[in-house]
Amino acid sequence: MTEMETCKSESVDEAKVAEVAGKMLDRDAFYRLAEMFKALGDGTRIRILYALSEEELCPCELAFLLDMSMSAISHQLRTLRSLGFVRDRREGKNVYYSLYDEHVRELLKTTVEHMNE
Amino acid sequence: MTEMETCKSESVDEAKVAEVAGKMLDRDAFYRLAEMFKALGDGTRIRILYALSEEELCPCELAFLLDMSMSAISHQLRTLRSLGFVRDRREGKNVYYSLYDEHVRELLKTTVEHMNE
DNA sequence: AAAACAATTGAATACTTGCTCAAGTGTTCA
DNA sequence: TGAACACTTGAGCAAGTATTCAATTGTTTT
Repeated sequence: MTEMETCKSESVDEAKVAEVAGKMLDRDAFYRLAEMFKALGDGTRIRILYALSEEELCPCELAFLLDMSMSAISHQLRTLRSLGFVRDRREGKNVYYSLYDEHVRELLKTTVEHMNE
Repeated sequence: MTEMETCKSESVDEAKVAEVAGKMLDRDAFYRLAEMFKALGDGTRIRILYALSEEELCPCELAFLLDMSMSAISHQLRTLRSLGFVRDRREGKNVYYSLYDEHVRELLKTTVEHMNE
């Protein structure tokens, strides 16, 4: 794709675009931001997070609650942990998961409110 | 998948899980919530929204700004419009896009803040 | 009317991803 | 030690998706 052909047309207000360009975040910041939203953009993961915002739970309890296989739950918990959304703590045979901090709880709460306006 | 086999184990605290179950939203609410986040969980879409939160822009300007083909931009704008994130307005040959309301702007702002803590 | 520009659309493709299945690890308890 | 339970992991598959390409629509201008 050459820039002149597809990305630059006559009616581009260059000054305006330049000003917006100056306010954009760097690519890496957008990447991380998208990763964060991507984690919340799945029905299973968001139900897991919502459940964990109420109570600390282990994979087998989440599997029971959401009527899914423990393997599926475990895969998603791995994703959520690697993104820093949840933490885990072993207690005997069980591993208990909880939200890593209050940010996720707030984000969920805020968005639910926006949804119901 | 039978419930007894995979979803219910000995160490499930049924009372605790029942209480959490009572606080869960209905499936449809979670579905819509995930859809909303999914829209933000893509690098291109989030950069479009971020740019539009600064200034009203047409597809060719967005293509120039993000160094992408106008077709790709247009496809994503279609997605964003169908989800109610942006509105469009035709002015001669150009179609100008802007954020539909302040909610997206707030959501973006809030999340960027959370990210930089 | 025709040419030029802006934008949209549909089909095809390459890529991503959520789940299942089967095999594995870690812990407890008889 | 070995059986049982809780959990994790890797491979593989089916479904979804972001982009490209080619064709088309809508608008302006000559």
